[in-house]
Amino acid sequence: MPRPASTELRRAILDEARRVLVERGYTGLSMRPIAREVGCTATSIYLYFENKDALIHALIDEGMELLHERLDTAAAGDDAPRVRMDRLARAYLAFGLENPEYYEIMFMLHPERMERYPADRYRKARRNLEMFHDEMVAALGPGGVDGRDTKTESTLVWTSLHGTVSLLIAHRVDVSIDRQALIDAAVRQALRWLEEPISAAARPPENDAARNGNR
Amino acid sequence: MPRPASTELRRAILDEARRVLVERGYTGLSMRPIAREVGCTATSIYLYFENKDALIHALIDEGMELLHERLDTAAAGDDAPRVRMDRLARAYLAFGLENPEYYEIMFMLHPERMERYPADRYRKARRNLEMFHDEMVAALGPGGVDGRDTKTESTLVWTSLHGTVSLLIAHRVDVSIDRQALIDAAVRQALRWLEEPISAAARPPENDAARNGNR
DNA sequence: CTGTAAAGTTAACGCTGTCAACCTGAAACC
DNA sequence: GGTTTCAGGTTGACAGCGTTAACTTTACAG
Repeated sequence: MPRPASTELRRAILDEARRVLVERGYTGLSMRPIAREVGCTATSIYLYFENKDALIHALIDEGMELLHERLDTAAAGDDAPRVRMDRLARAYLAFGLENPEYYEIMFMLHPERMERYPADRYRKARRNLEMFHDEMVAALGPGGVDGRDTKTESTLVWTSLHGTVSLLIAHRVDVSIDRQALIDAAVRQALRWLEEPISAAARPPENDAARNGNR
Repeated sequence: MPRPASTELRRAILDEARRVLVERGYTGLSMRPIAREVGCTATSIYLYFENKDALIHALIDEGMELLHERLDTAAAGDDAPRVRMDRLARAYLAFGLENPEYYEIMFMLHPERMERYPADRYRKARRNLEMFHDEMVAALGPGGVDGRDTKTESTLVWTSLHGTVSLLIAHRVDVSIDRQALIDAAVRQALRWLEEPISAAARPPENDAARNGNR
């Protein structure tokens, strides 16, 4: 029985893991069935991945790479910055909705599980967020960023898009809501920051109870 | 050895489950330790809850109830609708950030797990979202809702707030971002819909590639 | 032909959610 | 008073989980 080169098996494990992830979701991802399908024992997986988390981290990396490519091509071209920002937002939403299983492990996994996600890997993740920031700065143009906290604002663009994606994925959005209308609205909301800066908006909290939503 | 009345044990299981959830998170929630602490066997839990999911669903109900109380008191009072909307948004954010474990099982749990969440229980969850809608309609005033899709807009307010909460909880937001600044910005974004309706904003997609973020 | 290091396996540990079968104590009925 | 009934609770087991230590097989270098 010929053995596949080590990298081949690693590759096969990763592919099968992704397939299972798509089919059975995160909780259905188990070492033994993966091994069975790939043609090795469960313990062999530990030769290539430190543990189940590491295997998932590898998939997260793949997902981040995929997302990056997608955002990259979406932001390409010399259209007006506003158009590019529109495309960027739509690309992000589309990625999440088309790859829910990737999106889930990338951004929706339980906090305590993700704390183990190695720090150096965050770079890949951060790169994707920086695209929103860069695009925003470009759209605002020179001088347009004066007195604005573009980092916070671009982060908010991201968190808002994430909220829409994640709740749609989790089927938590009422079915009576038109999906495309929500997506369009989310994109439009993302573009609003280009018009009105953060500091100009109303801010009426009059006491501490209001600020913290009391209890 | 005196036995507790059936409801007492049920209550004790629920309390201990909540305690474990806070302390060890979702993945650390296990039947046997709960039973040990409560003073019964693991299988006894199945007398009161169909399975682990049902136990969690009961906790979700508790969380929804808590959130509702909080939103209710936040929206109370005869302040200007805009102020109340501000408080509502802040109350939602505060609830999530102060009760990450509840928030996690309420809104961040894996989709495939949550599909089993009984349909009739969604009412409690939906009630909380309706508060945003009602408050928005009240803030817009009579005639202000003309030509607006307030359901979609209020849903977007919610998804945006959720995005901010969930990513903060999951520690996915860059540490260099000021937490309070992000929260303030999120609230302000939620209030913007009261000023500019959904249809008035820019909408520049010129082809299908832009609309779908191409691939 | 031998030595060695890498690649992979076997067997096991302690854990998990869950189920069928059994027990136990108290109330209900004749 | 004795018997039946039944909810409430336990025992023991099953199949599966992630993971580890110890062992075996394979491939290649000298």
